[in-house]
Amino acid sequence: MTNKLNLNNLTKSEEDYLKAIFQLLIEDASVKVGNNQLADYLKVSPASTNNMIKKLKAKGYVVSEKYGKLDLTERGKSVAVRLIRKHRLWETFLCNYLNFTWDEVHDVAEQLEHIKSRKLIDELDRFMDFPKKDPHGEMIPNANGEYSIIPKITLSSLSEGDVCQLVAVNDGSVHFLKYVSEIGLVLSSEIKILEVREFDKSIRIKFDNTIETVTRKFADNVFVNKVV
Amino acid sequence: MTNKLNLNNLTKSEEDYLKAIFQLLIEDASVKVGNNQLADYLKVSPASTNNMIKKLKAKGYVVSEKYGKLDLTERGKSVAVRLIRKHRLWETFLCNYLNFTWDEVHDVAEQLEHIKSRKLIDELDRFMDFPKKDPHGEMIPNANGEYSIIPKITLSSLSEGDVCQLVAVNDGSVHFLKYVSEIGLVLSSEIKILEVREFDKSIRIKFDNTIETVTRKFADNVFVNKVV
DNA sequence: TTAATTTGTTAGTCATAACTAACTTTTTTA
DNA sequence: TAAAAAAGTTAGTTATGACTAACAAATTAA
Repeated sequence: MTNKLNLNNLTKSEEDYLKAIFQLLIEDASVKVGNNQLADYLKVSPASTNNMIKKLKAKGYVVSEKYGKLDLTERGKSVAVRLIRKHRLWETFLCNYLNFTWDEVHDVAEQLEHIKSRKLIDELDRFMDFPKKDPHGEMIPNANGEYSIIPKITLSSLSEGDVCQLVAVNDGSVHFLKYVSEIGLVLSSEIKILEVREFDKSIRIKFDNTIETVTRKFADNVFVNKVV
Repeated sequence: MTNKLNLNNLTKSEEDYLKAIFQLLIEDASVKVGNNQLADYLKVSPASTNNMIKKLKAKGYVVSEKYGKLDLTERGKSVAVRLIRKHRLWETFLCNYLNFTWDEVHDVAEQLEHIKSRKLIDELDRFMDFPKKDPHGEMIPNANGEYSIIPKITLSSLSEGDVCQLVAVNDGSVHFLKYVSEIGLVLSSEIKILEVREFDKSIRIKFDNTIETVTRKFADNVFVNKVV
C-alpha cells in the first residue's frame, strides 16, 4: 500500500485550495490565515480543509505547523499565480470577444481556469495581444508568472471633496457586480465624494452627472486611484 | 437513505459515457453496441461501464436489457450531440484562432467540451460566424442540436484510377493526424488512386505532385468524396 | 487565572468512479 | 448439441473529497 503522491498533476480541488490560500494571503498580508478561515472561504467544512491541507503539505505546496497558520511554498504560489493568470485571461476573453458582462464571467472562468494546456493559455494571451488587466481592473500575471501588485485603496477610505478614478472592483459577488453596472459605473469612471455620512458611513458620490448614495460595504469593494 | 438522482447536472464521467455510446452507435449503425465494447472504447474495465450504464439507465439516458445491447434515449442523444457540438466548436477555435494543429486540438477539446455554459458556446459559435465544419471536416451541430450526417466513404473503398477529394479525417489518434499532416494532406486535397496492391491492400496515391504509399489502416481513417 | 469561546484535529461515514476476481449468460464453433 | 470462448454481471476494494460528531488546543474574556 505505497501512498503514491501525484506530485505534478493537481486535481481541480487541490488547485482550488491553493488558489484560495493565495487569495487569503494577499488579502490580508499580515494576518494569520487559518484552517477555519479557509473552510469558510471555500464553503466546505473545517474537516475537509484540514484533510486537504495535510495532502498539500505532503506534496510540498503548503507549509504549516499543527495548530499554526497556513502558508504556501514557492511551488504552491506558482500554481496559484498560474490559476489566476488563466482565470483573468479567460475573463478578458469572455468580456472582450464573447459579449459577457462583468457579473457573468466569474462562474465560467472558474471552470475554464482548470483546463490544462500551456499552449492554450499562452496562445489565448497572444490572441488578445497580451492584455495587462482583466475586465475588473486586476493585473494579469504574464507567462512567467510575473505580475505587479498595485496597492489598492478603496472608495471607502476617501474623504469629502476627494476625486478618484475607478480602477478595479472586487469580483467575488455577482450581486455586487450587477449593482455596479446598474448604477452606471465602469472602469475609469471619475468619481467625486460629495459627502460621507457619519451615522452609517454611507457615501454620496457623483460621476457622469449621476448622484448616488452607496453603503460602506459597497465602497469597500470599489478600488480607486485618488486624483484630487 | 433515499437515492438522490442528479437528473440535470451530469458529471464529466457521465457525459463521457453518453458521448462514447453515441459515437459507437453512429460508427456502426446496425451492429450491436455492447458493454465490453464500450469498456474497450473508453479504456476502462467492463465492471466500470456496467456500473455506469446502470446509473445512466436509472436517470433515463440509456436503454438496454440485461445482457442486451445499449441504446440512448432522446435525452441521452441530446446530451451527446451537445457535447459533440462543443468539442467541434472548440477544435475550430483552437485551429483557426490559436494556432493549434490538427493533432494538438483533440486533448484540449476533450477538456473544454465539459465546460458548462450555454452562453459560452453559443457566443463562441457566433464569434466564429457559425462554422459548419470542424478542422477535421466533421459537421458541427447547431445550437438546436441539428446537424446533417453526410454518409462518409473511406479512401480504402476506392479503386485504381478513382479521383477523390479529402473531406474529413478520423480524429481519434494523434499519431494518425500527425502522419496525415506530415505527408502533406490537407482538407480538400485532390487524391488520385494509382494502385491498390492485392497483397496487403496498401494503396499508392498521388496528390499535389506527391506520390505516397499508404496502408489499408491509414486509408480506413481518411474520408473522401469521389470525384471521378 | 480559570472559564468560555474559538479554532483546529481526528475518527468514521458517504458518494463517485475506478479497479480485480469470480461468476453467469450468451454466442460461437468444433 | 455440447464444449469453449466471449460477453456481461456481481461482489468487494480502493482513492478522492466531501460530510458530521466528538474531541483537543489555543485564544479571549470574565
